Amino acid sequence: MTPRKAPERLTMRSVAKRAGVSSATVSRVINGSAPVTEEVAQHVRRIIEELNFVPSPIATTLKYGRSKTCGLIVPDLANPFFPEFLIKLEELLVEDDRELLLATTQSSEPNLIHSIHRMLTRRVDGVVLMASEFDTRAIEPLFLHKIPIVTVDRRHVEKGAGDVAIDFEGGYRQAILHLRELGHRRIGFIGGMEGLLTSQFRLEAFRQALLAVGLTYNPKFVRYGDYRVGGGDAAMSSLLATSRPTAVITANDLTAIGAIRALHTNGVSVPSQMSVVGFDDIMLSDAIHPALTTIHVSKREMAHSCIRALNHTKANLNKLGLLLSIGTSLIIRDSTAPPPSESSANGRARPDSRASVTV
Amino acid sequence: MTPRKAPERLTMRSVAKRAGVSSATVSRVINGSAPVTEEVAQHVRRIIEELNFVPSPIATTLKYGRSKTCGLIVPDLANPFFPEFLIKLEELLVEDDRELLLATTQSSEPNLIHSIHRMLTRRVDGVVLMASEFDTRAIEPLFLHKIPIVTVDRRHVEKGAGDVAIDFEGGYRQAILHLRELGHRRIGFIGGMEGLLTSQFRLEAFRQALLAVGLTYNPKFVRYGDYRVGGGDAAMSSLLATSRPTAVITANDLTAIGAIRALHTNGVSVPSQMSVVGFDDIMLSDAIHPALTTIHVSKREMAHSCIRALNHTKANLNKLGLLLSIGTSLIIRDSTAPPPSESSANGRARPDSRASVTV
DNA sequence: ATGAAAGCGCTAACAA
DNA sequence: TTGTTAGCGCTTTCAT
Repeated sequence: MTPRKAPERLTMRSVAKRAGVSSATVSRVINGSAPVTEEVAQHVRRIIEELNFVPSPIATTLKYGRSKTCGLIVPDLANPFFPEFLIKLEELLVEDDRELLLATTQSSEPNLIHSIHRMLTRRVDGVVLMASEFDTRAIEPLFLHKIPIVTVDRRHVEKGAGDVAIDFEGGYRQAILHLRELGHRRIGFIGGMEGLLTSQFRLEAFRQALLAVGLTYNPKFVRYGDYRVGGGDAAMSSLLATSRPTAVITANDLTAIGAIRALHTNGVSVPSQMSVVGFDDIMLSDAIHPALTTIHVSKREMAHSCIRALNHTKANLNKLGLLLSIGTSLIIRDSTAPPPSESSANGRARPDSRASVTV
Repeated sequence: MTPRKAPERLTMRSVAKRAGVSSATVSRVINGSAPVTEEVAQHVRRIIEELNFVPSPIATTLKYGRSKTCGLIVPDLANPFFPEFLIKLEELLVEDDRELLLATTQSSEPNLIHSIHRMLTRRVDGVVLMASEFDTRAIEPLFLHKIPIVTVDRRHVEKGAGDVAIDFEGGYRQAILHLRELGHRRIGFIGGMEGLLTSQFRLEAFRQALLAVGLTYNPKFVRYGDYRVGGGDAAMSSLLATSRPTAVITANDLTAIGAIRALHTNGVSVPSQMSVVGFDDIMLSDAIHPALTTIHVSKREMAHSCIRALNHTKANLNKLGLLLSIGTSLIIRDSTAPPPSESSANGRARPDSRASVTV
């Protein structure tokens, strides 16, 4: 290495010198934090322009100890739901002149721990935690360092941590109502990863919704998936091999897409022989064939609620976090239809219902 | 606001004090930047543990002027290709103890300008620029501030900026070869957004590939899309309404998915009546029905090349950037098959049979 | 092997 | 209205 002098850096002081004022004045011009004679301000602005000066928030961050950055920890960016949410969160953040620090865990605990550490290191002033499942000890450091947290679908708040919970039951109820209307009685469910708490929530919500609507819950029609295409495919294959419902509701759209793939593979046509309902309403669900009937979750609203919960926590670090609920709405497309007429039985199916698809 | 004293901050100095050493020693223990008596080191480590101290790279960033952060500017996170690429880039970056700063432009110039500004502001030490199209003036500030740049598919390098270019022509040639082998002669193309340079590249690559394989290029079989589902759908509808090829190659998978949707809508079955080939090989292309034959692009390799080009530029700021090419490979799935036998069809099919859509 | 101290760029007291 | 200055947390000479 040639021991050259470090390159001249462009700072407020250089601007100040050039403009014949003090750096404080430059700062005031830039931030409007105190009155400056318009003439001087003009001049300073011209110099800034001329020099292409861009102030560094890093020094400010150092001064104030927090970074105007919000962390987001997601399990899996390959599920379009997360990018779609990320877009919205980023939009809101950038609007507010803050940044997003993204970390992906691939649902692995060591990755989560590492992600948390990155958040600490970068001094984020809040973390949105979507890692589906984790040992509470993993996020302990966040509490220790008093970083506001908002989890998603943990359904549990504490001091320093809020939660944003999607209304699964409401969503599933709408779906079930829709299916019942179409004539379905045997409604199956393909859930998330077995063993995950969040999968339990969804399954339980499904069960409650079923009961609420007056249908019976039959565990034979239930399978676990993995929130991805493969899991939906496998689960549906398993379902086809044994007890066959006439409609299946899934834990998310990817699962539904996988289920539909399995149906295609097995020559079962959708929706005429089997109806499928997704969850999330990712953009692609309108692009595939048949277009997916699914339960819509507003990513924008979620992002908004996350930020709200975070702000609340920041302002009330010693109070319980906010528990916010996100509503859902059923989007009826082409993957649901009346069940195949039980020709051999006392069929309840009505031929009229093709048209009833519209909201 | 109660005018309380700012909360005590946990710094190297606090650790040092607690350990009865100087902050320099703590720094040396943490970074191994200079020898420290093992005994002292042990002790300091214990204190760090005890206090849950996490060093702040912010101060270091301030000291050295660069942030160990790499910017990524993408046009549209809703296209799964970008998240899939992002995952890989982030992986590589984090491995190297660097961070990713993400910005989305939604293909709008003002957003690009703002994104660039964010990059400057955050003192990133490199930018991966995937914004499909832009006025060169928009990225001028990056050059002024000597930030290494790597563009994707700009096919142009300069001092301070490398480029990573996907081998469209190679990819299209493989696809065309495959289709020709199946018996196709009339091969259409649905490109990107009209007017974009990158769309021109793709179209030209397609034309060259066609010629190289000995087929004739017929502009009647060519349409523009928008790199999204909607554009593919519209373009295919337009194609169906006029001159109909027996196979269509697209600018990306989303376009292909849209095209297939249009085919479904119009009762043209895929692949028996029309073959469709995508580009990118996003994960979902294997999940839809029919599974998409597509041209695979390795996102990992792209990410790798981007970082390589960036490093090269950083080390040779006054030389021309690297121009790296990314290979492609054809993934044959179920959306391509021999063309319908010419005997019965000398022109267009009848858009009657609604039922023919299913498997 | 260790400590003292300067300085990275910025902002907010405080002084003038 | 403007300037001076201290200090945010860290690393790195330079002393010791």
